[in-house]
Amino acid sequence: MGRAPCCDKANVKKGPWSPEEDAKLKEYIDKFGTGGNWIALPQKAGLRRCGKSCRLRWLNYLRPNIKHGEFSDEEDRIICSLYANIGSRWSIIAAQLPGRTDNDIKNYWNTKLKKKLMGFDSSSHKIIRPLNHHHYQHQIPTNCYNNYSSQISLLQASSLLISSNYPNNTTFPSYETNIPSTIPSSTSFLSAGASTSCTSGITASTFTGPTTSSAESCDISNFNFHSYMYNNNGVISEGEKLISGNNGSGCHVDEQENPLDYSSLEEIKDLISTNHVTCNSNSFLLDHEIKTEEKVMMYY
DNA sequence: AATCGCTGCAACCGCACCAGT
DNA sequence: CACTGGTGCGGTTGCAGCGAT
Repeated sequence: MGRAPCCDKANVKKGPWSPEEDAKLKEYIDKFGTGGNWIALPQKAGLRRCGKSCRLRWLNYLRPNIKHGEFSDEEDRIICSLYANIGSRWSIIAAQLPGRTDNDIKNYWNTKLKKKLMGFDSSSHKIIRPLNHHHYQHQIPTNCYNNYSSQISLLQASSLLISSNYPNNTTFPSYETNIPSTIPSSTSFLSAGASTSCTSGITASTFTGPTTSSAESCDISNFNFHSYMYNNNGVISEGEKLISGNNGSGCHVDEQENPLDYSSLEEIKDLISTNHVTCNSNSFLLDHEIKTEEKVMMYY
């Protein structure tokens, strides 16, 4: 027996909102607020809409101070850094970007930002059209696609983030220990993710779940590595660099000594895509969150 | 001008969580 | 403790618009 529907589907309008409906909803909420009950709201407001639909419309479109339009570089960096640290927890990410909604950020990530990160063909050294739009996703088993893309994105988001925050000669923390070495204290979000603390970095009032650091993500793939890019504008370029190491030690980045290693990136992609075929992404995330918690306990 | 394919965005769906009973 | 209803979230889909052919 399935769950009872939240509303009478037959008598509920679906699809795009008309200006009249928007006006009704806005007027009602302006006058009476949401009343803490979205299910009852549409009836009171005289709308033939599902409560969930009203809530979504309000939160994503009608709410005051909603910011539409282009994302700034700074917003890009915040999204990348948070994605690298906590994954696709859009509501948490949205909480860090005033005026942006989780849906907005999710769409932006899926349609634009991910392209910046994924649109890199390691074999040809050229930018290619990535498999990123929903219309293509049908061709790939969901599980496989999600694991592959999310992990690659995660790794490369880390790269983007690192490139934005660290000078070229920064020594990175070890993934084995997760203890940061020479991270400047001013690196806000990244240092939060690189830290072993589950409560640091992200504002406690907006983030209550455990974090998964970028280091953790790499560890997931049984592959210790750091990546670094020299282009500091948040754009993946031909100068992208991947530095890999397998001894868990800190890694010193040097432009002279670390030529672009495309094969390593390909290896990582392969490794990730094969490693997670049998691994549910949610369960592995949970597992690593637990491990993170454990590490925190050990560390303190 | 017509058609096709791609993109971006708004909205929907289903599930998990939580509080109340 | 189990059940139920409401809410929030992330993933997915539908579709209009646009550019290429």
